Amino acid sequence: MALDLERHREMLRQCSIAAALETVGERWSFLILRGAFNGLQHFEEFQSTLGIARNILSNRLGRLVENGILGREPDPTDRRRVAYRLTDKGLDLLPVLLSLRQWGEKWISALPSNPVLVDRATRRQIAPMAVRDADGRMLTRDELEWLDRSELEA
Amino acid sequence: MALDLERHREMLRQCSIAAALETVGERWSFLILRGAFNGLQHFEEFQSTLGIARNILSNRLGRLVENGILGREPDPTDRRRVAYRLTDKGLDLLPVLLSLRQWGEKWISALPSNPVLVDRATRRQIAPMAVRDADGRMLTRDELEWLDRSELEA
DNA sequence: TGATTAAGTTGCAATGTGCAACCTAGTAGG
DNA sequence: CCTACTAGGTTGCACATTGCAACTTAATCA
Repeated sequence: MALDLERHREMLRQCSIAAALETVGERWSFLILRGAFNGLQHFEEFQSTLGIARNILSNRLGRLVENGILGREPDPTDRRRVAYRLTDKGLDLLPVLLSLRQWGEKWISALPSNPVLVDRATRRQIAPMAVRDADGRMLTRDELEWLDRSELEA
Repeated sequence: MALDLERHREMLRQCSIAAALETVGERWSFLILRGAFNGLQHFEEFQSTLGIARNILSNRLGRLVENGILGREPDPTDRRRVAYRLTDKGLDLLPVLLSLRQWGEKWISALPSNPVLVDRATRRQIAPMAVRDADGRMLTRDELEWLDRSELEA
């Protein structure tokens, strides 16, 4: 039992993917974030647009706040209301969200989703998320290789 | 009940994030994929390196195969063995995996993870996953805007 | 032929999820 | 100022998912 927990924690320390999933990998968490990115802020908004059960929503919002991904700010003009807003840490999940969305669009739904993210200046859609080299050139899969960190160039 | 299911399906059709999560959002699925990207192929390899319960692993591998993310190929030289290998659809999840990993590295574990993905030619690490415009220029958050698809430029 | 290995399956206990009803503080209307 | 309503929860209970350990089955090895 203690062993099992220990093992789990050990993994979390080693693998940032496991660590990330620990905080945003639960069912509904990502969809809540998608909602937040699209402007949802209030409990009832999330509840009605996602159709999620109230107790689960309450639990997930609490965890996202605990983990510093959402901020929880009571509205000073109506003290019943609470605004949940993405923190910098939360906003930084945008590449994950976009990658996942583009993958889903390409391989599953085939229907382009809405709304769409554009460059404010040019009004043109952003590029697909892709692996690039340090100079920003797109890399194909056969140009990539896994390397042990110790063998990295200086 | 039928209503609820219908509503769910409706959402899946509309939102590619929900659709994507339906196939890769279950507990362990992403960690299995991480393993696959790092070269794991066999049941016992996944089981021992991830420490996942055998029945769950069996279930997840099955679902990933069903969804066309992993292929299941019996080894012709040892008919006990089965190789699970990423399909093109699976390999295309690399941006999602890398984004998530980089986010975890930046905001949670703070420890750089291993191994590292490099450009095979230059041996240099790939760039952080970022939102870019159509020409590959990185965009900051305040340069971005959500737009209804109907208002897109031609 | 007997031991070992790869890839599962099964039974059961613990945990997580979903629904509906309820609760509480604050606001709005008369 | 008293009643109704609203925002954001909590609670109780049924059902589904997860996790562990033991077992199975087919193939290979000694």
